[in-house]
Amino acid sequence: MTAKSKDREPAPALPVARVCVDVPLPHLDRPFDYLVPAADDAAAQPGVRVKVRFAGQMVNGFLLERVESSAHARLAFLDKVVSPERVLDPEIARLARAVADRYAGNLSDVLRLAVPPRHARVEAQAMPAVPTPEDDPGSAVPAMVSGPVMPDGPGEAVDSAAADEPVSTAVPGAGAVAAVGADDAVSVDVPGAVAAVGADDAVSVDVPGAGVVGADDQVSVDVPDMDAVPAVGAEQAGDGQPGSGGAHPVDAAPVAVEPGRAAHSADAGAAVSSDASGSFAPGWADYPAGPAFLHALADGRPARAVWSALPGEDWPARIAEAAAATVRAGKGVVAVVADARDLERLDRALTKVLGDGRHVALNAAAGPSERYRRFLAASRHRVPVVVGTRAVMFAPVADVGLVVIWDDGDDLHAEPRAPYPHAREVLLTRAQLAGCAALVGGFARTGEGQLLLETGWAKEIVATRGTLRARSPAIAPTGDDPQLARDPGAATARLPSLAWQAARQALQGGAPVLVQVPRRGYLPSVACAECRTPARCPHCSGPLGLAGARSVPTCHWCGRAAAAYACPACGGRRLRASVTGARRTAEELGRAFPGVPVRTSGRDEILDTVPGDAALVVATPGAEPVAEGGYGAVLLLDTWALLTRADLRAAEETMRRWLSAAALARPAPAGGRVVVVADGSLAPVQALLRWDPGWFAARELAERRELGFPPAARMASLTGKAEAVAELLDATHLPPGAEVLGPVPAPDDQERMLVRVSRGRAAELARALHEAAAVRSAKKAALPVRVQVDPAELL
DNA sequence: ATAATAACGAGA
DNA sequence: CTCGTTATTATC
Repeated sequence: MTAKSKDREPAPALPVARVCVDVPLPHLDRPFDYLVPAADDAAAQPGVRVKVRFAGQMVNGFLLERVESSAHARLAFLDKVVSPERVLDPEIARLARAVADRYAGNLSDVLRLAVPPRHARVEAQAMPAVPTPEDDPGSAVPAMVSGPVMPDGPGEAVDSAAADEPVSTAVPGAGAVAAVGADDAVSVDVPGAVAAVGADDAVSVDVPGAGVVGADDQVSVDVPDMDAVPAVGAEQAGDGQPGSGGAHPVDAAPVAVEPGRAAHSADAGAAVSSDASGSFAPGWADYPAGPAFLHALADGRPARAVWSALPGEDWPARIAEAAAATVRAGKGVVAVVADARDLERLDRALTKVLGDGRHVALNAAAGPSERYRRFLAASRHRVPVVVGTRAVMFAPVADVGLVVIWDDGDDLHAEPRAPYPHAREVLLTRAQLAGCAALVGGFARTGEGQLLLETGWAKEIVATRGTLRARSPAIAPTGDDPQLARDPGAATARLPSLAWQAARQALQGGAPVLVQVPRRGYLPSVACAECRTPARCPHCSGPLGLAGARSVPTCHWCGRAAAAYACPACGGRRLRASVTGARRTAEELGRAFPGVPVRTSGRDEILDTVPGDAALVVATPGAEPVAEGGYGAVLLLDTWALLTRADLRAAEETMRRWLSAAALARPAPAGGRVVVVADGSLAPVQALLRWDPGWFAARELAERRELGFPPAARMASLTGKAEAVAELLDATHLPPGAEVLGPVPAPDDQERMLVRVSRGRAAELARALHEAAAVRSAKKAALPVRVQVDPAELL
């Protein structure tokens, strides 16, 4: 078996394999060449896992491509092909490289995120092990293929080989979106001839607007967040990046979301087809640009949209319809949601719209074998639609036609493992590279979403004011109202009277009431138990907080203890927590509304749905159950705890949580009300009252532009021991105009520095940081420094 | 981790 | 100048 190198013969054709080895060192972040033993010629296809001897030890790796020769003189043989399963799709290999570049990370790190660990038994069970000609990405046209599409279901699905036979003729590559189909040109007739990973130049030629996707051009690959595109009235187009300006898809690609009609000229009778798409997805007709978008998807055109969902919107159904339209065009879909609950809803909606076996849902909850099984179902092109939590952003599908992210403001979309990519950015990069459609949806809109609109990369899908009026609940603010203490019912439940009335009315009408309270321990501050005046520090007027149940109140700002606190308003000496956990709120509310069932949904126990009967539902943000028929009232409590957080995104996050909760209320005509306990003059409150996430996002983005914060600028954070961070910064060729901020103390005796550049310099910065990290890791003394581009936590 | 290679220094 | 030993550096 283990024949000596000398005894082995290299494969006759394309004897060199370029391999990405699984080592996390930045200076080794490039392909290494190995000889393919003749015996492994058939199995050693691009995308397979291999084992190689690297620096004296055996390491895993991915075979990226087969080539004729190597610049390197003496090559070692591949030790073995782990499995002929081609788990790394060429499209994903390109995407992973782009993501690594964007985030100053290693390809191997990204591949660890992109390809789940192998599970040999699953691989063997589910399929013939040897790749057949049908596996050629060029001829696998799964979406429209009739015949059995085998779900690798929970049971021991044994697939017949017949399931793989393509029934229809090869369509991909037709039309503008030829990025993936470009592989056809080098089809697998010649074993090993698939040069897809290196084939960038060939691809970029035919694809309108994809000229920007040149392989080694770092800057252009980073386009999806439009570093090279001028924001409206702001930064100028990519400094010194010839070719990226005019060739940008914004100019070239048909973004078919013109309100009320399909924008593409190829679209004869746009009005008619609009109606047609409206009829297969009537829900989208509530948005003027909706039918055109769906129509574009059904035509396989790369429309890109930022969608502000209407309150009460059945968003899983809308996404399912968009997916179905894309499948109708013979293309694949990748959709990412934040958590398991959202995934379950989307999963159900897709089953309803597409039927069984046309999609897989993937999340971390499934064990490794189930996860790999479903990954294989996608990878083997058994299903055209893959949905899941953030890991599926890298899921392979045949000829991807649409990527979707729902609620992109949710922090769960940020990957916590190096190089910390964000699902939205990954998916947009993917849409860019593949030339496919993209849908960024949510009740709220992020600064990033707004930027996509302002740069023209995507078009807006929003309802008219009229539709909004008909669908929105009645929303009113109420300050911390002085009447409070005099309202006997409210006082016990610390509800302002307006909130109390709204709840009572809804309950009397037999409708459920949602009460949103911040998570426990969020910012436990205290107030006077008598008059509710917030307890403030006698020295600096900062907010007092209670660390433990029976501890001394301590100032959040100056840290001084206030043992002998007396309320300046009423002289009271007793304090109480002014931010209470969901459970305690539930108990208090139960007392205020005797006889009404109270249910809680939070961290430990999350409810998916509640029946449409009178009940109080107390939930923490993100855990709000959907009520059958909608809530009669939604109360947003203790809002200052959200609004006063020091986080850069505090206001945006607050807005997102409010909109998500308020969206679960009935429309005003059906009696739905929302009461937000906050000052009506605050911008997020204003935006909520008018249900105008777009206005708020524009305002937020303008502010960040002014302050030089992301996404208006690009930031990177460097965390580690002071000397290590300094060393890294020293080795970095910072782009012109880069600002270095800090240091800020970080946990474990470390510190953190921030580097800021304009968006036009973002790619340059990432490259510089990666190179500097490579220099450091090459002379291995290096204490670790964590490099994060777009860090989730800023300030 | 380890193998190739550069650098170095002692002795002919 | 050569050989043997040790530091360095690249890792196919």
